[in-house]
Amino acid sequence: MAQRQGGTALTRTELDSWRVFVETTDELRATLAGRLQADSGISAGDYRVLLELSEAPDRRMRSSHLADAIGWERSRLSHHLGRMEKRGLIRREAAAGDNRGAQAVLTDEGRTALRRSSVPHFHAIRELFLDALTPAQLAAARDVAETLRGHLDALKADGS
Amino acid sequence: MAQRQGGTALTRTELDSWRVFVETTDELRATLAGRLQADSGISAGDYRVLLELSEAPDRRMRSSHLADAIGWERSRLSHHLGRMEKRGLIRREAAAGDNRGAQAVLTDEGRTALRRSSVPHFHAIRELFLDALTPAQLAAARDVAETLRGHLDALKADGS
DNA sequence: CTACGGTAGTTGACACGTCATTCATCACGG
DNA sequence: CCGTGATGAATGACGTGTCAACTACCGTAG
Repeated sequence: MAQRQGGTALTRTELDSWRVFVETTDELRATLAGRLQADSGISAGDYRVLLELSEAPDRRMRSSHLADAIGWERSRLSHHLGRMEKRGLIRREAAAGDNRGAQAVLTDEGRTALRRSSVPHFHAIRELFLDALTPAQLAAARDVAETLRGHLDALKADGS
Repeated sequence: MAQRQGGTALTRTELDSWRVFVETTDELRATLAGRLQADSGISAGDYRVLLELSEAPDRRMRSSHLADAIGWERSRLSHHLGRMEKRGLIRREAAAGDNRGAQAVLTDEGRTALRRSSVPHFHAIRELFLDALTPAQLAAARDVAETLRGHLDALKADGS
């Protein structure tokens, strides 16, 4: 258990802001994932992988490259690809030139699943997220997210 | 697979805003959970349950009431309480007056774990979230979250 | 060629979440 | 009192995520 030193205590407002932010974004994520699953029978992770592969040249990608692209650990991706392969959404092929490598290849079935899921998924994004916010709020949400991403990336770069 | 009807297609800006928002908030959530686990050996779920119980009268709560309070399905809570009980963080007792009921009771060990985790957890919230944002951004984030929560709650109320 | 550190990927163990099912108990009409 | 439907909670199956270990291969120094 690593130890970290604390600074100033959190104010009530800070704590409340944090709580509503994290709980609501989490609920939004879970709701969207549930919709995707119910509408199209694929998980949020499946969707992420299918989308990335569908945009890759020749609809295939080196496993570690794919992991980087979607920000997953290799192990997580490996487990997920295993499950997706079992369902026929992707298949694995050896990488040319490097016998360690594996490629994930989008199958026709995978393409179909992605295409089938897109419209309901976009609709859910609109209904659950976009429709809720004014244009100003949407811009603010984006600004907050981009700021947070920069902050997290900077911390991660420092920490390693 | 339920069918939903789509409306207007998403613009590039809408899609980008959505993506950075959901991916960043998800990463924030995962990072915070990892910190909590590394710093204090408890998960985000553990923390949520411990916190709620610690604030309850007599540090005990009816299982279904606890589930409502933290917005979890009863099944999820049941599984989680099982794991927490195995580790001695809580124990279960029969509810007085309703023999179907179960109460979750915070153990001394659970109180200790919660107290031990609070300072590093608050510190992580400050470091990963509060420090990243200007006061205006923090207010905007809260406003967005509260708006989204209201929207999600309204949809959920409609849908049932 | 061999040794060796680094890289790519997989695997196993375990915690977590969801869904469907099951079980005991409660409330209430008869 | 009995039957019946609703409620509180637990459970099993399965997909998901993380961590640590492991295998296989690469490149290079000697």
